[in-house]
Amino acid sequence: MLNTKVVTRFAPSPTGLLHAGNYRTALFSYIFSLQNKGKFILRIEDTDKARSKKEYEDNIVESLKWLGIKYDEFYRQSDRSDLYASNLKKLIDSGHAYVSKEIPKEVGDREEVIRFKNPNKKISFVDLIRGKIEFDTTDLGDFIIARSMNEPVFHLVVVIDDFEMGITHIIRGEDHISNTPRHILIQEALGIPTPLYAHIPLLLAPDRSKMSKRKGALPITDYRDRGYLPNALINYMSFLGWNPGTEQEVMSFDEIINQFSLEKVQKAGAIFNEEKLSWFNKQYIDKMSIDDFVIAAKNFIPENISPKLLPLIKEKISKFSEIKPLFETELSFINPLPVYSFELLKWKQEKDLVNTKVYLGHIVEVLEVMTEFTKESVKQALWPYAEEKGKGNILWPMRFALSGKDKSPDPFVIAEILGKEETVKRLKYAIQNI
RNA sequence: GGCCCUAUCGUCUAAUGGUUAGGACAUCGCCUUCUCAAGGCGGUAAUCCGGGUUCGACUCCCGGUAGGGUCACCA
Repeated sequence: MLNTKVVTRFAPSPTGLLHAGNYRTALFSYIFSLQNKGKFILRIEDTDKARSKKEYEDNIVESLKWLGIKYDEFYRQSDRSDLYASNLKKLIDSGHAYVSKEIPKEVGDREEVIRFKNPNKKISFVDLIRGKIEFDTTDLGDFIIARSMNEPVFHLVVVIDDFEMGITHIIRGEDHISNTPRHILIQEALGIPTPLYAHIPLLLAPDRSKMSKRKGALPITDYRDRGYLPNALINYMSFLGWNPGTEQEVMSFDEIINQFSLEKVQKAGAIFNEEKLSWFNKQYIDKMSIDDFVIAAKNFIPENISPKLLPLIKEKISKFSEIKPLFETELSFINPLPVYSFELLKWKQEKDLVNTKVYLGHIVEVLEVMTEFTKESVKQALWPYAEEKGKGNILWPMRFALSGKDKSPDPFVIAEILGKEETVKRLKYAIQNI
């Protein structure tokens, strides 16, 4: 057994859009398999025919792809009915399960189901994260393992598949702890080995309850659509419930794989904090080249904008969804000049606009005779004057006249992007109205 | 309610018997700065409670308390 290759799996049911909690679990399994040069399997648990939908399965595949989580094998439980039926028959034949007459309680309930004959014994297993956990299965009763011979339910199929697929480490959410004794009971009845279990803590909603759509949890593809980088999300999710014990937090995926260990996984649940995710995302944006930034953000950057705006955008935002609002605020100078109060052209240390008008006049004189019009050349041409008169006295009114806003990039950058003609025009407009 | 799991700043966490209980996000202040952001520096802020064990407990044990999970013909 010591040389057995590690095999882990992610086994979601396609009954809804999965959130960060689900993918964090998948991520830990994936990291563990990579670290051990093992195999990672995606298994779609669609035994609930009524609730499973292809679109949800598609979303799972799409989400994993976006996150960069690659699986070596793919299975769908609805393709494996024969396997379950034969095992179910085996359990009935050996007396470990039986057909039970029922009184239907809800619409869709059968009059006959297959129940597992509970031996009512104590079960214990060693959880890789929590240590020894004990249960008395008497509390469980004879639980249902199939609605009919062709309709097995979760407890049965999960055990059969994990065995058939050679899963060595079942890394799943804490909400499955109390299912584990049932699974071990079935394994014993089938005469198959018990894999290793690691129950990782849940991701929590801000009120510390289980994450759910109702509690505002977002499908993972929403993070893509809101302009987060998959690497940043992976980095952040890795650090929810785990950390390497050093003070480094921004880590490449390779570093994470290298340093990950189940022993260092937290036992308590963690709240998903989007502010910190946002910070991680900014770290990753800062590290990107402009070219990579443009590629990654191409769906968020308006078409036909000046390439000169790109560095300004990149340094301002922490996620791509912040790009669009930028054009209403800091970058609004690229639009036609808004109506603004000319009183605002006055730097806070000035009494009135008398000096301001003189300053702006001088700026125009200097700029009008320039031939090369770049942010460097404009700055070079005006800087001595700004230092002589006071930088605020010169730069504030110039910047305000060019942008019509109290917040914007510096006036030299704006001048270059606007071009000489428009720059001079806006400055003259201010002068005329003082 | 039964069973199970858990408990360090608001949040994510470090410290596996000896630290002024460390870091990050957030927050507050200062610096830098024409503005905003970024950046730099600094501050506020935590061991759930009560008993043990020990020379010494965040750390080990017991008991409370609190929170969570689970008790489906869902997974």
